Amino acid sequence: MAKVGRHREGEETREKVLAAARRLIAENGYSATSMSMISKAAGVQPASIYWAFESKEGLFAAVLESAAEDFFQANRQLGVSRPHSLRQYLNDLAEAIAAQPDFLRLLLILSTERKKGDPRILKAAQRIRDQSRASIEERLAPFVTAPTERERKAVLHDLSRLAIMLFDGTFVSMELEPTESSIKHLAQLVALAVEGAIAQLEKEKASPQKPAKQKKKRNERATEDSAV
Amino acid sequence: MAKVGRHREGEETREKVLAAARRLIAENGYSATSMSMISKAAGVQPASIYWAFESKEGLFAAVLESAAEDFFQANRQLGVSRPHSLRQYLNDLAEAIAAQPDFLRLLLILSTERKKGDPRILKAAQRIRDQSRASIEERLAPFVTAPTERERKAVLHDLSRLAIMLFDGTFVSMELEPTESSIKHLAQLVALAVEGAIAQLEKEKASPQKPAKQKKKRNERATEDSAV
Amino acid sequence: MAKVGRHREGEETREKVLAAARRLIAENGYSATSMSMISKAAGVQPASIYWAFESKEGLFAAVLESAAEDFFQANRQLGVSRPHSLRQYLNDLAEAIAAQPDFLRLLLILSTERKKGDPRILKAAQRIRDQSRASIEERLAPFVTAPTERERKAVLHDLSRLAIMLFDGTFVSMELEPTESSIKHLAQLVALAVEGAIAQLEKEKASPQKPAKQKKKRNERATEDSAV
Amino acid sequence: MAKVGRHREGEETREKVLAAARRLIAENGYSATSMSMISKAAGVQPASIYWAFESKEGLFAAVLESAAEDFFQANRQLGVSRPHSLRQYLNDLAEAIAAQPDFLRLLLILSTERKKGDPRILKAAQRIRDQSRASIEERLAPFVTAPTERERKAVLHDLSRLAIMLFDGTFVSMELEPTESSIKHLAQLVALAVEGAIAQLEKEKASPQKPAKQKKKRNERATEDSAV
DNA sequence: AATGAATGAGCATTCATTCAT
DNA sequence: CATGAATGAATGCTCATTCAT
Repeated sequence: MAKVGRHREGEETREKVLAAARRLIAENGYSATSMSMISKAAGVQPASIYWAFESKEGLFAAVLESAAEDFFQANRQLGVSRPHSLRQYLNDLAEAIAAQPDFLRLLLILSTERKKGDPRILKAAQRIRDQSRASIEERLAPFVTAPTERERKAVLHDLSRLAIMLFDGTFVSMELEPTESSIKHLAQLVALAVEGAIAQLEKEKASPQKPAKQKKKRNERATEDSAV
Repeated sequence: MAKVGRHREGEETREKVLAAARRLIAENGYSATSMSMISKAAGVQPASIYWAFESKEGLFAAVLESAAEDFFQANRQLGVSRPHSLRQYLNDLAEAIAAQPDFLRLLLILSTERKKGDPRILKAAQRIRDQSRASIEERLAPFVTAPTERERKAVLHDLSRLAIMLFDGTFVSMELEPTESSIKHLAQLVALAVEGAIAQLEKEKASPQKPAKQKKKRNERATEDSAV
Repeated sequence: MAKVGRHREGEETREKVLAAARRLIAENGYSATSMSMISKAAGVQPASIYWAFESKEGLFAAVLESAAEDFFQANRQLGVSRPHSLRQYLNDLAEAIAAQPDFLRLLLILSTERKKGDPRILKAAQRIRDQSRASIEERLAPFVTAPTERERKAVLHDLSRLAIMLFDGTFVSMELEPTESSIKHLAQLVALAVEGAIAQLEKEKASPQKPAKQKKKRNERATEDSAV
Repeated sequence: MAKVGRHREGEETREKVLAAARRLIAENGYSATSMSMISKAAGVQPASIYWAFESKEGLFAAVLESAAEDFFQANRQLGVSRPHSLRQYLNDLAEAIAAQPDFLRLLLILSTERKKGDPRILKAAQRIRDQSRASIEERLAPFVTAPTERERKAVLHDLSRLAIMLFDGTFVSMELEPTESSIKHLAQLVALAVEGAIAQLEKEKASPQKPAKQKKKRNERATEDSAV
């Protein structure tokens, strides 16, 4: 079913453009990357880009999608072959991010530059982030225990959120201080924090303080149950 | 010594432009904010902006500086009046960030859009970040103990870095999922992680595992001493 | 093989722009001629000019080239049909310059305004000037005799240079004192000078004075051999 | 009567600005030299320049005048101390031009860029040129003989014009091919041509050909009498 | 006389996009 | 599907000049 002729050409164009656009946008941001830059870098004429992607925004959406796909691809392979510890998993994840930073960078770009853009893109980005969290949650599950299922879920939710925050923070650190930060070191810090948080939760559950506060605001979810 | 006449006018212009530029750039990013947008929003003519700031990049630098100043102002007042716990401090800091998000947002914009820009701005941004870390380190100091001064410093260095990463991550979370995240909740997670990390470090120091690894790579700083 | 449709349009645009630019630049100089003036005069939008010529400097280069082409075209037809005297030739050349003054004017503009511009343009201008001199040399050849070929070449080189200088001077005169100067008259002066110079050279060769000086500086070319 | 205080300052400003403007305009042309460039180079603020010179055009006029003054100063000293031959005089003049090229350059700039400018400037420039020619005529006088005074005048007029043309041409040559041209060599060519022209005129007067043509157009001055 | 600040028009150039072939 | 050309609005910035102090 391999495409031939014109169809095949169209596919090639798409891929060349996607690759060039991803690289350029990840490097310079969305607004600072012009269609003509992409056109030149990809060796494809502007009009053809429009034929393939409709608009600059459409191209950006496609770039985001393709970067997410690659990221998940890399993510899915983590620990598939060998079973491993929590620390090992977090370490691998950090390295996966460092090896494939475009996706996170593009998300950051989306949030800083395209807040008001096509809501479909923003929706898609959120969906992707949710997916990430779900996958992390799944991996974290074996390491968490709680009396009730509801509590366990709340704890897991918080922990996955914490992990995401840590990875985001790691990434920002590396962006802003690229010389000073080694992924390995930062990954160790992440592991330390997550393990510490788990231990802390266990401890607090053993001897719950301030039970009064637990009843307060019901709409501030999760951590009310777990963190304090 | 209050300025009058033309001098006074100049100061006013600077302030109007700085305010408008900060708001617009924080909202739309650097490239997507045109000088004419700023000019209109500030009610100041383009040429006057150039008189006051030399270039768009110069204006951005000034905006960054002014946002940093405001941020540090807010930061300095934290816990001045009342002594407080680590948890309290981290909580306050989180709220300070949430109340004055422009500074972090601008740093993020700097890293995504202006990587190749005027190196002086990048240097300035780093200086500001270093300053932030130093201030956090200072606050964290009372809660950390270690046998030698050298170790103590390494631990503090790592912890401050961890805290920064967590705040960066918090901020990114709020940017990307503004509806789902409450600062209070995220601040609790941060506190949990930092406290957990401290506890973890104490525990590991009490019964050090894997002493073999400790001797390994000497050039991967700090955490070799403390985190593992 | 005539172009049609869009291709044909492109060619038309180029020509309209070239004509307008040549006229305006020759009249007002390079810097004083704005792209928008050219755009309006040519009835072509600014962006289209950039499509066709890349930059203002590129447009200037094209203008220069086209003016040179026209000049050489006119030059080539001189004396093709009828054989003629030296005086006749110089006269015709002067009239060709007067009839097609843009080329010299543009060269002058190049030298006064664009000294630091794109070196390729300067190179091209020199090439054109060399070509002019070569062509004049060729025409002058029949009127010059000398004992050795080397001497003959030196004399011809000097004479062509002299002629060029005279024509440049003629042109400047006409630019600065347009009312006072008739081409015919100035052309007569040019012919007088060139013929006089030739006669002078013959005479000096017949009875060379100051032979001592002839041996002196070897690196001051040509005239050492011929003029003195 | 030396000026003091504010007056003295004003004079200094004028001079600094004149020097900077002359250098910059001679180098880049009129339009390409902005008031702010001049202001920076002179270390004088724009507003002060306007106080001293009224407008950019006014400044240009002043620059032209001052350059002319310097040129005539240099010119006046030629051959004052020692009497000398025609060849010597022409040589000295060429060197004076080469040593003080700003004036000619500015005239050229005037003619290419400011054709439509303030007519007073153009008038002034012509006056200066006439003055130059008169001075050259004066120097050439001893070398020219003619039966009637009227003829002598006509011949002198033509010769001075020829000399000016040659010097203009020399100058253009040096501007366009600065590497290839030595002043000395070009000056030799000029002398050769002028001497040749004189000789030619003598010869023709001795045996006048084509007396028919002499009666023709009365309004094409001078050379009708002398050159043919 | 000089200064800091402003002004408004204009600059060369690029933008995202569209069109006819 | 791709191409060369066009489009019109916008870009960052500079211009000559003026103003109040």
